[in-house]
Amino acid sequence: MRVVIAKCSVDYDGRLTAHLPLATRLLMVKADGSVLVHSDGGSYKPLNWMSPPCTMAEVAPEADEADEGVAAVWVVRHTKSDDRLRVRIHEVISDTAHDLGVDPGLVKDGVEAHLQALLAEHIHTLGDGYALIRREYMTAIGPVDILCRDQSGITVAVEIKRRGEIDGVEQLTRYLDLMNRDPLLAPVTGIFAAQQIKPQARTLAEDRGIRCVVLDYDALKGIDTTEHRLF
Amino acid sequence: MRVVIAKCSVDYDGRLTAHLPLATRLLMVKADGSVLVHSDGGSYKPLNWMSPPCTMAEVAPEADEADEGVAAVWVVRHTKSDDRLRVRIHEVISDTAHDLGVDPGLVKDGVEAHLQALLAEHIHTLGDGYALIRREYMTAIGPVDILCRDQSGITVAVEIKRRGEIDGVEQLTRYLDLMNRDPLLAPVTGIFAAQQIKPQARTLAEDRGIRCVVLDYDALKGIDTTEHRLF
DNA sequence: CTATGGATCTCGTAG
DNA sequence: CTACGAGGTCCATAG
Repeated sequence: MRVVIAKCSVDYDGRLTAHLPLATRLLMVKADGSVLVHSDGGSYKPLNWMSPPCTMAEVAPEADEADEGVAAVWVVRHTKSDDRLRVRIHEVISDTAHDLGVDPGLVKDGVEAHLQALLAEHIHTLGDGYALIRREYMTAIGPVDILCRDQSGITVAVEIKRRGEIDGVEQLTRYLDLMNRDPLLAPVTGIFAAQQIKPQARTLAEDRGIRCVVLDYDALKGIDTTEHRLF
Repeated sequence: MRVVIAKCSVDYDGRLTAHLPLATRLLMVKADGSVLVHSDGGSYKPLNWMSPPCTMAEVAPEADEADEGVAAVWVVRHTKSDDRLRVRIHEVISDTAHDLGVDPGLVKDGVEAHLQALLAEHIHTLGDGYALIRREYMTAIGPVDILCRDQSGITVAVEIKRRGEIDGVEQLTRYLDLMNRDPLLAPVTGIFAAQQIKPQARTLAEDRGIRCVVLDYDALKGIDTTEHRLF
């Protein structure tokens, strides 16, 4: 990976046309030829970039560019589309390169989908006698995470979040309103299940008759591990 | 901006839990405290990151971390949520900082919205006698870019793209199907307008009776400039 | 291979 | 401020 700190202007032409006026920025050239132009703020999104597969060539500036003080020009072209990036470098402040090797990559864990799968598999976590009807139960306004029955046979809609906040309660409320208008389903009660439940969300949920359940992710995973060990 | 090349492992805990095994990576610390962890490939998205507003603190490793060869630990915490990032640095290969100043920011040009405004202003580009009804004409399935009438008074729905591809034709087709079911609007014809129209898109459009118009962005802008000069 | 939906989405704009 | 839609979306998975 090559990292250059330089005073530069950048022009992109592809899906849209965009221009970055002259300023000092960080330019990152990755092993696959992709280029990122970062400023000293904002989010993780670069000001401008070229995604792989693409090729990067350092060329001499045109006459008019040289007149304006351009020392070097990077021409980056996408291999498939005709997107192109032109980086006009006026002054190089730093230019270094390092061999990083191939990255082993990110390991994700504990996403909502995983929580949902674990809870569906161990639905008794919600209480004795609970029985799964199905995951991702479709309604007109979207899928309910889990639909199940409690010990008395009442239908229960479960909304799962890693972090239980107000918008999750609102979402579940909309599902419950809709489902309770369906005579084939009604009455339907709700459970708001999350690893953490914010006090405001808990208050709102309980005020609406929605039960709150705090999920212990490690415990759910532990049950899983134990069961797998039995085989 | 601080740029560090280091052998490190990273753990994120927030909306999800994620882990990056030990490897050499680029760490970028921006002026607002935000941190980006980049590998030497992939897209512009970092492997892991913390968005502003957040704070970054360099602390001594725990005893068990020190035993595993951790030289320093970065603790990055989001100011509003309790998202946190822990970067365990085993070996620093490079550590530099540069003052980039405030970036003047990206200037976008030629986006679909601008094309739409220009074409609406110069609707006669589509042919003599064309008259604008309105931009962003709302339908149940979304807004039609431009609705106008041709010289014979027939309603025309115009879909605008910078690059005309098949999905744009499909989009316009859906609008036309819907609008032609409305007796107050029908009959409605379609125009697919773009700076470039891919052969497949043109074939599909014309097969469906949709007229294709290639827009000359610079010419439309030129008309604009000329008119402004008149005042 | 393409199609589809989620995202630690980000980013703008309208209300 | 929040809500909503678009993105040079990116990204994984399913088919």
